[in-house]
Amino acid sequence: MVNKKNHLFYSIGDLSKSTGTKVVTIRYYEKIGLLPEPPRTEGGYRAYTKKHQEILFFIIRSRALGFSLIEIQNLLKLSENDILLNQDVLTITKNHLENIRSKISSLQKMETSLKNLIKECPDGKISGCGIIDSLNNYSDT
Amino acid sequence: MVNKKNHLFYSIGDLSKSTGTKVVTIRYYEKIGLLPEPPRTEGGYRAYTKKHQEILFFIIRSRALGFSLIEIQNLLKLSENDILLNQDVLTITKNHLENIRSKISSLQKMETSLKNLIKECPDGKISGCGIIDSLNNYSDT
DNA sequence: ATGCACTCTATAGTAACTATAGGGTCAACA
DNA sequence: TGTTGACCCTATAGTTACTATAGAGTGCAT
Ligand SMILES: [Zn+2]
Ligand SMILES: [Zn+2]
Ligand SMILES: [Zn+2]
Ligand SMILES: [Zn+2]
Repeated sequence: MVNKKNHLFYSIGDLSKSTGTKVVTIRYYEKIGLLPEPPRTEGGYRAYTKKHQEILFFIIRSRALGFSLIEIQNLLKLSENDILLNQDVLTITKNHLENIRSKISSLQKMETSLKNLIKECPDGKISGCGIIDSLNNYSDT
Repeated sequence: MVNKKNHLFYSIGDLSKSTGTKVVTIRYYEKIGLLPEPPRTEGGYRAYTKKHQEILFFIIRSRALGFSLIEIQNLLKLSENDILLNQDVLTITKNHLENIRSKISSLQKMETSLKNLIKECPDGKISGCGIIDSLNNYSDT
């Protein structure tokens, strides 16, 4: 994609392919203000630059670490005024790590309970199901 | 709460208090067909029975194990025709356990990455932040 | 000139709730 | 008997991070 000034641009489809992000998702990121609005071609098509691609990669890497879109927005802002705000990046990251850890711990409790539940429902059992009994809190297993 | 036939009923507020479920959530469960519609008083108030309370407890226990509302709906159906469908309860539970396990494993990967990232951003660091650098994929740390 | 891939906007749906507005009900108390 | 206050009602919109769809326009190649 090339515009009238002979500069190189990416169409939304190009950006989608080069980053592995769906076209609709890219538009969604723009809509919520995460990805800056690109210039448009005469026909109204989005014309992205290398900078947009970099921001999108930043978003993708952050998502892979489980950051929410709001957290990512803050990280992006902080990454622009890089001095003085360093500490806030650390705070966001530490808080986020704590969230992840508490999710892990609650999922691990579920895992343990489910494992025990499954033991009480061996294959081929015909009458009263131990799983259902447990969910009903009938303690006659 | 007592109705005209002198039977004991629970108001939605009673049910809420006795189960720890918010009033709006109880109405929501009814709306999506998870909790059966209760009879109403003359004034149009919901009048719940012991049976409703039991179903709500079933839902609460299932939620604590991470089951989705759709899974719970299936478990509730299966718990009614208890014969022959036992196997399906087991399948639902096993599949659910696998989901939980894959969530745990992806969260653990995030945890590890975040821990490493935090190491590269010691408190008080002034210039370029290691976390932001990593998200930008600048491998000059 | 016509086809085809691509793009555009706007709207609604997903999961499991929560929040709000604008109103009715009911028991008790003066 | 009137009124207060706690409770209840419905309907609608908001939350998160997308995905899906409809209906229409763009741009390149044959
Ligand atoms: Zn977070
Ligand atoms: Zn069983
Ligand atoms: Zn599940
Ligand atoms: Zn840092």
